[in-house]
Amino acid sequence: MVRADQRSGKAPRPSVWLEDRERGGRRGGGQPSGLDRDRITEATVRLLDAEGLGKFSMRRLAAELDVTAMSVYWYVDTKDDLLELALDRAFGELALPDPESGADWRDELRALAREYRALLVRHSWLPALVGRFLNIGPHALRFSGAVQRVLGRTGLPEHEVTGAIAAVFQFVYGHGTVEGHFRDRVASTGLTADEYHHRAMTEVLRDPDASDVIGRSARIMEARGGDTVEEMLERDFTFALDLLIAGIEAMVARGRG
Amino acid sequence: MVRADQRSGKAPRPSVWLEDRERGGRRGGGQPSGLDRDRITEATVRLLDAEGLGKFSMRRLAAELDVTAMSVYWYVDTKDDLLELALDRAFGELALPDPESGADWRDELRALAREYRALLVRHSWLPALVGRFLNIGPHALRFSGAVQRVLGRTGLPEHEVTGAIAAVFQFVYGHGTVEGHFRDRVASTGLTADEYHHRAMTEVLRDPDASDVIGRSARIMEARGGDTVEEMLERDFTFALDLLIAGIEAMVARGRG
DNA sequence: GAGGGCTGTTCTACGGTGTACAGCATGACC
DNA sequence: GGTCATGCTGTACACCGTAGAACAGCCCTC
Repeated sequence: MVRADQRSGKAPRPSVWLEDRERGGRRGGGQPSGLDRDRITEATVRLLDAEGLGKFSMRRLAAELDVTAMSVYWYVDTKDDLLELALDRAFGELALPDPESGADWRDELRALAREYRALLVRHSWLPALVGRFLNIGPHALRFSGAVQRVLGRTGLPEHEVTGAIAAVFQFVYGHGTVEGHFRDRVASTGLTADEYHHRAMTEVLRDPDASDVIGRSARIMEARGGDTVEEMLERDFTFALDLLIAGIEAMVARGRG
Repeated sequence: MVRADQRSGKAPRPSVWLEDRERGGRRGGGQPSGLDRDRITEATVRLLDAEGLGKFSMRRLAAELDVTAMSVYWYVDTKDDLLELALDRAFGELALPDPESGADWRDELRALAREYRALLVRHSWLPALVGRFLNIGPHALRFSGAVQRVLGRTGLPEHEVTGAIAAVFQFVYGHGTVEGHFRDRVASTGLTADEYHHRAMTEVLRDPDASDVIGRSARIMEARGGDTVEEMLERDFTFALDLLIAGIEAMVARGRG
């Protein structure tokens, strides 16, 4: 494995993904610890899930692996690189549709969107990393490929497919981001989602400028007839997905018309 | 102003927005420095724009204000509170439509979406904060109000409006996030956007798993006939917005049908 | 005009962070 | 058996957010 300190000068640091991944078998080493990239990345994801991005540190990770802080740096150049690995590992959890299935693109799109949303909510540190890194690891690329294949079957001309992808998955990203964030907050207070939501509402209400916004929200909540917050999130997501699919269909029809 | 240390015990820390904002005039002080929340927040935004969220620190900010690090803490309880203030200040830059205008909702929606996108790209530290905080400052609420009013004129039943808002503005958020991130990266390398894009592509290409994804992308790029990256971003955004509007119209029609 | 109290500032210090660098044990090779 | 790369440890540096105490200056009351 090519180490950072062995690389020439200040040349642009290659992406984590381009490093020599061959290990060539163990040929030395002091106190063996059974470390490797996979174990490290796995522990990273586990810690991120348990304690969040804010509390994650190299020292904390090293403790988890029963190792000195600097040991990890043998396998990973920087903390950011490690986070990039963790990011891609999470994308590896996504269930992708069979490329040959030939099912209706609507169903597969819905499934992919739900998978992605669930992933973002499950790993609520993920949105921050998606925003921070380029996200071009192998699993992320496989995901992109699957998305492209599904959207490619809509009937949209190819040059419009990327726009449609953006519309759908940037929406899912945004939704998953705030939903995950909301759930974290809820969990950290020990309240139920509804209690928390109620409190946040009444807090905001004290701002006189906010009254119309909240009045509207309150009306909407009422019109929904006592939905829980969970149900509200779910319905909004479903509705938005339907809206997006309807939008794609409309654009396809427009192209034909 | 009620200070943190004057508050009772460990009671849940109230949001920044609920603090007493009255100053009651200057009634003492050692070496006066002319500090106040507004000057602090302004400097924060300026520093964030110039050096990014990662390099922003209380010490750096204090230096900018010609003051000790701890001075700032008289006006702000924590760094997070300060970031929340900066976040809302940025939302204050958004130009909102006249509530009485009665223009076509499509035009106003497009305008709002473009405003928001530009804001996210202009302040590329913003997406991270949007994801991190609840974003219920006065400016953010005014923005929400404007969005609600515009979407309220689509003809969608009220309980569907929130879903539509989510679809549109979570998309804009996602798009703005990656676009801002992309532009930052480009700026930090000193390359043009196209050069950078080309490099990233060829780098990814070295991953054999990626070939189909990239092949597809390359085909799409070619089909667009030599667009610059800038044009591509612009077209995708415009197309997605049209798609979303078409989707809303379709859902309205579906409701009537 | 003297004194007390509040306000805004500074100084110091603590426990954390990412990571550079040097050293050292170990096993594989010639 | 010597050499050498490998994998790990220990130490150290510069920086971070912020708690706490000290203190300077102004206002208010007497």
